[in-house]
Amino acid sequence: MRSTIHQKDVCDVACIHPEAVEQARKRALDSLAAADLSRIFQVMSDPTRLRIISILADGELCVCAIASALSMTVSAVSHQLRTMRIAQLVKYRKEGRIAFYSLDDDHVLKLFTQGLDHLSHSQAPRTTINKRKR
Amino acid sequence: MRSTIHQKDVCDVACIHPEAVEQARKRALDSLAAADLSRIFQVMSDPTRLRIISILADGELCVCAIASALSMTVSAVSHQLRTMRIAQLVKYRKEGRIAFYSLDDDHVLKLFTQGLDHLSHSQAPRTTINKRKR
DNA sequence: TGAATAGTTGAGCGCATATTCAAATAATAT
DNA sequence: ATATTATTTGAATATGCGCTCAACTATTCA
Repeated sequence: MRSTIHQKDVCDVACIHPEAVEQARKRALDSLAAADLSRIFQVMSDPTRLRIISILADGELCVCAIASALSMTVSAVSHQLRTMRIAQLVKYRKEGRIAFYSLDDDHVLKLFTQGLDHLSHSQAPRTTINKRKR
Repeated sequence: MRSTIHQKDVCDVACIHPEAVEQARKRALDSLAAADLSRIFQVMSDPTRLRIISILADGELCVCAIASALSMTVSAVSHQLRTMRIAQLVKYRKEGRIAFYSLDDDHVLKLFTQGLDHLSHSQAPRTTINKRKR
């Protein structure tokens, strides 16, 4: 119906500040990179996963130990470890029927600590985006 | 029914490695801190918000210009800016009916660039957690 | 005053996903 | 072989949330 991508709401004629729009378009992260980057933060955006990271920071642990330390079901933890495994946040080695998980990457720890740093400095409101609580 | 917090699935007697569990419990991020920290990463976990950050990195822009540069509706962008405002990622000043938004915090940019850094080094699979696409 | 413009906001849709529950798998012990 | 133990997995449930649409506010212009 329309030759361009835009809905009626979008001022694609670059409303008030055409030059600024042009500049902004150039330096904007493209959708692909933005999606990739968002995925990194996404994995870090869950309290359980963050707690798992904090626990694994000092070395490997079996699933049961993680679950126990967090007072969560083994199943819930295993699900999370799976996501973290796919995201290459953790790796594991098997010893008999026991799986020992550890952090795969130190980049993750850097992001983690930088996040904590941010937390201690700025005090953002706690009401922003409410995480799921059961 | 039970005196402790656990479901049947949780081995609260600290199954195989009791000492490790004890240690882990001590160094684990508490739920509150984890929730706070997760909120920070949460705000950074959306492609649109990341693109807005990348656009505002060089200076303030009005809502319409942001929307135009991203080829998105003003409404969608405004909703996101609201979230970012509440999370203290951006601030704005009004000039007549025009609202100029800018980054509120350089911590954010640090996290942003660190994330990009992570992206360039490790190559995580793109199939992990799929963000909403319309 | 009335029309146009910049932006905000609330409801609603649809999808993503954290946890639970139950069942399955695999290794070990009896 | 059977039972137990450590972990995984799939379905179901519930909640979170990004975007759209429509309505609204506020400012400027005629």
